[in-house]
Amino acid sequence: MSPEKPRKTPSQARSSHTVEAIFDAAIQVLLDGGLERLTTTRVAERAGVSVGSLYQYFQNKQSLVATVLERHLLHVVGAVEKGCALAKGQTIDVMASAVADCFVAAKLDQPATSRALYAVAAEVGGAAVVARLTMRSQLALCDMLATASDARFQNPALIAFMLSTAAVGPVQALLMSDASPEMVRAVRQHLAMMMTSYLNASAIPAPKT
Amino acid sequence: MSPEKPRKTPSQARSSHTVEAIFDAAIQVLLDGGLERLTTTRVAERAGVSVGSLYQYFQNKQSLVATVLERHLLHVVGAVEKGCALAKGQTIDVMASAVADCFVAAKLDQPATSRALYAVAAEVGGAAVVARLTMRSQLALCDMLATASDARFQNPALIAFMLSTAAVGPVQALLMSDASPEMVRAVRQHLAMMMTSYLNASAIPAPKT
DNA sequence: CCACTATGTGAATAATACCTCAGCTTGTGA
DNA sequence: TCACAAGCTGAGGTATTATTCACATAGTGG
Repeated sequence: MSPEKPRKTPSQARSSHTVEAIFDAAIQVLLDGGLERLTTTRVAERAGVSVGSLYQYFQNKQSLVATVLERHLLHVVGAVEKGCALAKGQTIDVMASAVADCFVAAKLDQPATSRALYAVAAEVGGAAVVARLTMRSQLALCDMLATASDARFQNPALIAFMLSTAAVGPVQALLMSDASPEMVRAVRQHLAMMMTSYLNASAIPAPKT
Repeated sequence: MSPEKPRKTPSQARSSHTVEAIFDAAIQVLLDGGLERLTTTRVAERAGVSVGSLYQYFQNKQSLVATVLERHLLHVVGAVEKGCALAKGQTIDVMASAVADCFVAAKLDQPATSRALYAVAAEVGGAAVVARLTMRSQLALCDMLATASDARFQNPALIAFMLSTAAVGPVQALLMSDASPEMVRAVRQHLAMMMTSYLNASAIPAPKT
């Protein structure tokens, strides 16, 4: 389910601050209790506003949660799209590294948010949001792959699917295990290696050398 | 949190049937409402037993859910361990295919269960179970890698981490999108390809040719 | 057939949730 | 300054929930 239109769009500075506080509070509440312990009252309390205020900007609890999730995923997808755009026309080795780097960077950029929203993405309402934005990532990847200077692909859509889905597992595991910076670096490097070798293995030899 | 010891261990055939029915019902309830709509009453109703019976075998709702999750993950980990054992001493190409195949097979073997438990794995209680069993998979992978006939690895633990975590994304995406059999075959093949090329890329040249 | 245990039942309880609404406070434009 | 709009409040209505317990039924060993 897509996040329904907000009940009311803030027009004064005060209310913008309120919704921002609600977003932050939702993340915090998710972090220490998971989705099961997230209640509208708790979020409002943590945000320092009343429940009524919360319901002025979100139709219901699900809408709030879906909106928070969408916000974060837009951040990640944006990073991927940007990275893809920059790597257009480059070699597949460059592309692989670019994708791995910008994905890891975008996720680890807001580690708390990423961790908190993991459970939300799995819920009924969240799955649709994830599906929609994942598709956008794959389109960007597909576009990029088509411009590779040293290879063509028989089934770019499938390759884009593999790249985007294979990246989430390692990164999620990193987030959950509270990994050391060295571990993060190592995984980032190996993810790039994995994508590079995969692209090379699945490329049709070469149109131009 | 690990699934606490059952409040009472069934000793008669009748009660074994009851707990089995409860497990199945929990999956069904999860499938059409997600974790948020899973209530003990609903599970009991669907299982055709009373709530009291449910609480005779599970300390509480969390314990029930964690147990269901653990059951499924044990199935998957078992398949991975079996596949790893069989591929010991083989080439890394064989190993990569074996891992990809047995993982995909184990997950798609019980697609409904896999889909249903996705949300559970993300919850606070589930994460610990996932972490524990994921570790077991990685140990099995590590063991197997050490016996490769045509390669050595500098950091087998990291490689095992990458293999096991990178596999979950594509498979999860398949499950969620209700994919066609052709898509399943294609992903299975590409996952094998990805792992093969990754292993080759990260292997130390070769001890014996 | 009998005592005893295992198993099953479901109404009752106490806690907690989502969400609304009537009224209050703050900002704004003339 | 004043009237109106925007924003905020939080107690409470209505609905669910997890869990218990006093009692009923089914199996079992003797």
